Amino acid sequence: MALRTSTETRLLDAADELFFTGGVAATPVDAVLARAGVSAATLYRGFASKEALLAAALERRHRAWTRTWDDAVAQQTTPQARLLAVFDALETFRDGPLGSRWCAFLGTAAEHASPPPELAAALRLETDHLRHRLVDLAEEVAPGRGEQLGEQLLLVVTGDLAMRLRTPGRSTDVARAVATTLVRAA
Amino acid sequence: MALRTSTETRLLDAADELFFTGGVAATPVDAVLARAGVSAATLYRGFASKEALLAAALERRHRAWTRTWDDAVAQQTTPQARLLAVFDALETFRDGPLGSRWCAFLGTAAEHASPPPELAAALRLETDHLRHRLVDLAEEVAPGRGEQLGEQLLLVVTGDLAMRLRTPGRSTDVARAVATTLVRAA
DNA sequence: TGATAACGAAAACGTACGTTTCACTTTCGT
DNA sequence: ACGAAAGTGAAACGTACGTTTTCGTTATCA
Repeated sequence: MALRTSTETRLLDAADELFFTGGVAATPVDAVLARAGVSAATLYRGFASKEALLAAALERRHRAWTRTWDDAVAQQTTPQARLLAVFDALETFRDGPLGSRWCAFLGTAAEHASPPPELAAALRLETDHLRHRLVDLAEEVAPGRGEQLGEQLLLVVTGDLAMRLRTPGRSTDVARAVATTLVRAA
Repeated sequence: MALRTSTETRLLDAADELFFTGGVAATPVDAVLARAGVSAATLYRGFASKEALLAAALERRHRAWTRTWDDAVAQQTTPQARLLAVFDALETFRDGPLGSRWCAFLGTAAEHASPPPELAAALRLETDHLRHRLVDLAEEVAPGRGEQLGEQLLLVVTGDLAMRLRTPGRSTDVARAVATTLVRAA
């Protein structure tokens, strides 16, 4: 009744890559199966549906992103550098094994006008996590203005992600410059 | 071989509303037909395919947005106000008859990993138009730095649009504040 | 090694969707 | 008023997709 860790990993790898570069609706389950080298029977023994597989891929992504971000923050010493480390993490994550076309969570939100509760929860979790951590880091930079500065940086980060739809392959330089100006002004 | 203007309008209205709030792939052609009060035979006499209907809806949207933006700019007198008028236009457009969930062009880009040429052209046109106009307006504010400031504002505008996926129903206040800081720093 | 659980291959099912066709009716210009 | 153009309604087609089922095969571990 359970999946072997290797097959589960292969399934999540395939789902992640295909869903978040080609779009969920545009990716047939068969494509995921072919890429994972797994039979349909096995997939549906481990996951209730395509949507459940998507939710699992999102959760794994959330954990991986959190780790990447934590590491990037930990490498910095000053409050400013720790705040701006989001952009380091953004690039590291983009070039890593889970680097997708833009943002898996925004992409999922874009595909579902009113997402099923399982997905809605994952999306809310990701946004809240992003916002909460940015506000905390911003509070260290500009005490009393953390809320405001953090919300601004959330917009910048989101903007950088969405800009990948306009000009693929871009760097985070513009976002970094904007963030630096905002930090300096606060 | 041609469509009456009233039926074409009804089709484009329905397509616009349903495609850009529910997603293109998630919206069956039948839903568009039902909303428009038009038969399938009529739709396919006027448009080659669902995708062609989407392209037509995007083109009409581009024209409407351009008009809205032009009007908002024309209402301002100082270079700074004319540059920041994008956000007035963003709100006006959002509350207007073509106000969608976030951005029709980004949404279409998100749904197609490698869009058919007809769509790719529309998306490139929209981005280029946005960038080019922002750079021009920014050049009036900060001569010699228009390219840089315009690109930054493009990120802010895109971020504001994408943030609608995270927290629906938000205002442009944060984006406006970020933009103001950027203008002041330039 | 042998029992148990996981997996593969392939077929089948039901359904939803984009698109076409056909026979008939309405609208519009002259 | 009349003929052409445009629209309707419903049915049908082909296909693609998510999911289930069956059965024979392989891996895992006590």
